[in-house]
Formats: sequence, C-alpha cells, structure tokens
Amino acid sequence: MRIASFNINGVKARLPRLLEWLEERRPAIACLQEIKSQDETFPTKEFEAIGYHVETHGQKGFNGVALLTDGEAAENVVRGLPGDPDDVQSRFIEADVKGIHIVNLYLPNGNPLPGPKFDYKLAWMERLSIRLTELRASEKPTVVVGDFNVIPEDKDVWSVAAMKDDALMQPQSRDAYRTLLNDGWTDAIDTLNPRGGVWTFWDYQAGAWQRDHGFRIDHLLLSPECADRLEGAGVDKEYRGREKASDHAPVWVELRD
DNA sequence: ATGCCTCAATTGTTGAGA
Repeated sequence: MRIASFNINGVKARLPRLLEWLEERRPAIACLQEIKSQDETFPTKEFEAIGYHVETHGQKGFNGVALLTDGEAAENVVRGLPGDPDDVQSRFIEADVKGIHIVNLYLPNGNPLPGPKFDYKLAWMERLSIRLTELRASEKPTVVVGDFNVIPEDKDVWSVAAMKDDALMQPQSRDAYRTLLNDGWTDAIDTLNPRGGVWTFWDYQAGAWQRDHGFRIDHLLLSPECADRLEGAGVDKEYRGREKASDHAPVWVELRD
C-alpha cells in the first residue's frame, strides 16, 4: 500500500498537475498540504471523478490540508491539532483508513526568527509531540506525514551555510523533531537513505531547481507496527520539473500488505 | 542585499511561503 504526501502550494493552481500525479502514481492515501482553499470551494468533484474520496481542513487564502483516499472513505476524521483553542490555522487532519491511522500535517515555517512566528512553530511542535505520544501509546498502526518544515540534519540540505539562519534548521527545530522521533517513529526516507542528499523542496527563486539547491522537509514517519512493513520510500522528483509545478515534490512510502 | 518566484485575495498591491 502506497501512502504519499505532497505540499501542492495551491490546489486550484495545481489541479491538472495533481490529477495527473494521482492517476500516474495512484497512492492509496494522498495527503495534501497548502491547499490554500476553503472547504466549500475545494475541487472535490474532480478528485471523486477519478475515484478518490476527499476530506479537507481548509481556510481562506493559505495553509490547509486534505486527505484523498482511493476507493473508500476515511473514518473518524478529526480536524485540528489539540492543545490551543486560540489556534485558527488549518494545519492538521487525522483519520482511520485502510487499517491505518493517518496523520497529515503542515507544520509552521517559523521564519523570521526570533519572533512570534518562530515561537508559534516551537509551541506547535510541543503540541504535536503530545498528540504523537498518545498515538504511539495506542499501538495502532500509524503513519504521520506532511510538510514538517524541519531539515533534520546537515546531510539533508544542499548548503548548510546558505540556510544556517533559517527556522527550518535551527537547533530548537531540530531538537523538537528529534524528540518526536525518539518516541519510536521511523523516518522512512532517512532510514532508506542514511547518507542523506535527498531533497523534497526546491525554491522557485534563484534557479534553485536547475542548480539542485534543495532540502528535505517533507517526512513520512512510521509507528513500529508500520515500520515492520516498510518496503520502500522515495521522492517523485520528476514532478518538480514539470510545467506549473509546486515547489515541493511528492514523497511516498510503500508498506507491505 | 532579505530580493530573486509563485499563489491567493483582488484588479494594484500585499502577505505568505522557505
């Protein structure tokens, strides 16, 4: 079973590219981030027409996540990360589908720093840690995917010097990500590519794609129940080079049935 | 140097992204 995550940078701007990717790669579960759409205006019918059920958690203008499931609807859908009733940003959705508990998240970027955006990022990661610990304790097969906006280690970025002041690779961001993993999650792409050099994002600016100036911030975390089934994981890099591409490429993990 | 590009909300320009 293939589970994929794709920061699409606007569902309406990306719709032809997105339908093309779904039909070519046919993930059983596709988790989208940065849909930049409200729930009411999400192009649900277009996805249903090619056999996907749709659950969204959107808002006006930016952010927003969606869960697309091939052939069957997700159950027990919960929207929003617990822990802060004042947080109005749509960045988190979880559900049960195909015997898996799936978590789809869009973690705050955190730039510029220091400042309220970086504080929000770190607070969000603390809330996430609490929720993921609960899910680990449940011992249900769980997969946590999304745009984490964290470059885990120096091997995950084309230039440490160029990015050293960025929120994505501050020690606090990395420590918080490491804390999450230490609870027993397996970073699927890292496990299969221990030497690094795998990118999931290339900036639109300064010819980053052409120069392969990228980094790895989209992650797929497996609970032990799922890590035992890990068959493969990777990046659908070619989609970053197509017309009207997102600045992220899709990432995927294949689990044995 | 804090832009270089892209998207959304709007229709000229700003905020956000990473």
